[in-house]
Amino acid sequence: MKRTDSKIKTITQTLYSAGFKLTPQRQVILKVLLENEHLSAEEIYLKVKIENSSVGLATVYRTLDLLRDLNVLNKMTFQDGISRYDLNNSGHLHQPHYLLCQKCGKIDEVENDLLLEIEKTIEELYHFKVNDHRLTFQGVCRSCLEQS
Amino acid sequence: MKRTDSKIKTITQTLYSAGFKLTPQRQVILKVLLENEHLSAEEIYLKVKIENSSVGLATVYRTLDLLRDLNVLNKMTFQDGISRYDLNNSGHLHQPHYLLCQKCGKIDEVENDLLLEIEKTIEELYHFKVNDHRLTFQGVCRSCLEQS
DNA sequence: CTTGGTGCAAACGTTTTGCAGTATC
DNA sequence: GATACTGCAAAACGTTTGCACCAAG
Repeated sequence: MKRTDSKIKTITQTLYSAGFKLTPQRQVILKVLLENEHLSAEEIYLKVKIENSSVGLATVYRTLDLLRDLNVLNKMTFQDGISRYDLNNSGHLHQPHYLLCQKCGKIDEVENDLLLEIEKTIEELYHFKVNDHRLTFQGVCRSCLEQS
Repeated sequence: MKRTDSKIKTITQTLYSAGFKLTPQRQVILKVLLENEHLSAEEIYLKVKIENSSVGLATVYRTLDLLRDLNVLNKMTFQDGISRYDLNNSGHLHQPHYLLCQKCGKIDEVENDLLLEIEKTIEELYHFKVNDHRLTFQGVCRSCLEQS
């Protein structure tokens, strides 16, 4: 069994156990999400249309919302105001960090858990209970550096 | 001379040296920005209207854009997709980090430069030239913790 | 009188919602 | 046949833009 299949199965179970169905539309959307990272809703919609041209944009949004409610999906909004989506826990042990290239716009992910230390400091110093964090670096990526 | 006055003066000089004017509208917007942190455009607009009811929302946006071009203002977009604005370098030695309370929505700032270490790691490991970073913690703030 | 600046309203791009119709158990 | 679920179109939201008018050197 392929890794993708087992993920689909897990998500299907999550859906059904919450009283929802795995419709053909949701299947295609999940497929696109499994094959890609940090796509925007529009980008997901376009890729979905290639496989099933009758799917509406509203369905994409509703499915993304649903998956987010089920904690299957992560929604992120970067500085451009456009939200991007990723399936949760795609093999990450820790919350990934992001590298946004200011030249080409590419978004890379990085794993690094040095933040745990900082989190502890924050909790002690400010009495703020940390549930989650997000760290983004802006700069210039490797390939853009090499081109200049 | 009040601190606020000297800041206004600096910004005015920046404006004029770039060929722009300090109009009454821009003055009021700057006043609001000086007295508040991380407001949205709409919030700035409402506060501006209290002092000068004829200012338009478009002017607020245009002024914010202008100030950003002049590197006087910082624009940030959090997960809700709404941009928030802050005057730069309001006494911060280092880039501040944010504490977003998931209960009351309050945004607090925190200073901490432990990230420099992580930045160095990123640059070495991924050959990514870091220009800037943003770190946000989501959780529950002190007053919300005490209320429960 | 030329230039930058303004208010207003219309347009924009992303996201949400209302609704009538469809699919599934 | 009740209950999700869907596509479509319209609306909503924050933001930007076009335009005619205004203000200041």
